[in-house]
Amino acid sequence: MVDPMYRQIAEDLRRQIEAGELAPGAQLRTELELREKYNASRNTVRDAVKWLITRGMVETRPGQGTYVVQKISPFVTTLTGDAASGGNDEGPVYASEVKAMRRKPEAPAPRVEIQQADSDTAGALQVPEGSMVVSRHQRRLIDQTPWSLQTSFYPMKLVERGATRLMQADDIKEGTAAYLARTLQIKQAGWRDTIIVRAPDGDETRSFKLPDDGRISVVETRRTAYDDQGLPIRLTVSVYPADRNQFAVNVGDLPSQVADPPSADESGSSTAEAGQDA
Amino acid sequence: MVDPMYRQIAEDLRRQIEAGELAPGAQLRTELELREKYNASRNTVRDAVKWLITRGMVETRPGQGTYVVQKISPFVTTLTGDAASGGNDEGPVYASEVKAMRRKPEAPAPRVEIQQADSDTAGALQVPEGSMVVSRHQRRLIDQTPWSLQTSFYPMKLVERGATRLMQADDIKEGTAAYLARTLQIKQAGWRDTIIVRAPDGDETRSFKLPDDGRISVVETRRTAYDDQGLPIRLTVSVYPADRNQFAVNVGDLPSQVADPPSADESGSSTAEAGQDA
DNA sequence: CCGTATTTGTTCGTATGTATT
DNA sequence: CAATACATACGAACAAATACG
Repeated sequence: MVDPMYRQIAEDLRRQIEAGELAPGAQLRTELELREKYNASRNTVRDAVKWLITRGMVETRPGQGTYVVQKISPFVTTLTGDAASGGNDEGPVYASEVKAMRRKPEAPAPRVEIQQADSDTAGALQVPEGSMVVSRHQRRLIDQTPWSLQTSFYPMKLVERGATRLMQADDIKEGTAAYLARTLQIKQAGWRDTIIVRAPDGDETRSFKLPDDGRISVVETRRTAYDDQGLPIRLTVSVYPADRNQFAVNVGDLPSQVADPPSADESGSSTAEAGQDA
Repeated sequence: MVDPMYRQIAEDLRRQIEAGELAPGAQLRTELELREKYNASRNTVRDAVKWLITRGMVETRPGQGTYVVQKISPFVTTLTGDAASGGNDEGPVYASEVKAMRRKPEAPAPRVEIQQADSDTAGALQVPEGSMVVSRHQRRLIDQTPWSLQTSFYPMKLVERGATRLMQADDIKEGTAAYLARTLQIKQAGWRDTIIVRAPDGDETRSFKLPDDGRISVVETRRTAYDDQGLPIRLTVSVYPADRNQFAVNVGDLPSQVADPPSADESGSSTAEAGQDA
């Protein structure tokens, strides 16, 4: 009938946190103190804390204590760019916009590989499954914090036709879309993004330093870009940890002063175009 | 040095699930059997199962057993519509597209309220904080399953200027954007969506019948729509459970045959325009 | 650098409650 | 009603991480 005790304890702590009696960053009472206060066993208190952890409200630090979590200032990625006008390639835009917000972007040199297309990649690029594709994998950091993992796949055919820089393991400063336009006269006409939310895999948990209990999910965007013939040029898969990212989509005519959306927390946020190529 | 035992057990079960040795829907061995197999205590086995639950890989049913989760066939919401051409209003499109996919959409009559704008709403609608706004709240179901919760806010000024139907608690079949265009000659020129992923609140957990341990997050989109003067017409806040929804964004010219994205599971998926007004 | 106290992490055992079949 | 299986709660012990003198 009544809630189990560990839930009652958890709800009481939750109330204190949401009422601000326990500020972000504040330390909760130790398990032994809570045990006395609620007249429960240590394991029951720990179940209550676990419940709060799952909801992302507190975190425990071995040897130190339990603390109310500090919200991370979110970063906003705009998924719609201007496909008609010149720069369809967001790489450079990304870097400058982030810098404008006084946040330091970093993008280590990409890891370039030649591999066989799996069925998803082959389907998106409209090439036979198992045919060769160039993959360019890149980590993006903001203020030394890993912000996204990105892998772009290009059909090998583009390299054969002369876009040899795709295979070099360094940044293409002008952006790959501009490079393809200059080299092969391939014009990127548009793209389609699909967005899903899922649990992080082991790699992502490590890269993003996520708590390894998987409670923070990741957002995966899959962008298939097409040329003016309607043929796919590239597939870019980006993975973002959900706790430090927001996304924006602009459609139609908007007033220019529409800048940042109200952010979920009190601290400031930043905007940038999506760095959707690697 | 080594992983704790509960993690080792969890990883072993995880491997079996990902290798397909334990198919979706299959029952795991009972806690007592696992206890014998891994030579651990029941509590340790339960810790391992808990770890898998947090990751959404298994679910427990009291009195029955532990089962590998069945993936839900995802529903795709397209966030970009055609802002220039006629139907900027997705309500009707939503219904017809869902039906075309042989999935039964339902949208009970909206709950209409007059309330004071909080700071977020006021900021988006560019009205003074505390001024009156009309809120239209709607639940959307697909195949009897709650799929999204939606609340649209309109400045009271629109009602004063003659859009009285906004305050009636019934569906506006033509869609509110078309209604506003017809009645007040207000043309919706575009919108901006911001997308965030967060933990569900109590209401959402109940409505979507989510497991109350909060491991499944929700996607919240906030759509601010503007008229051709650049003035905000409405703010629509939609909340989707992340386990049964995907999103799509189309930019520029795309080949028409670009239909469904490859879905995360083996079952079919469906597409529809966003039902972003209520 | 070392040792000690504090605090959380892991693992066991046991008993009882609740839901399902 | 009984058997089964998971849920909650207690107590205890030792390990590991951290802070501090």
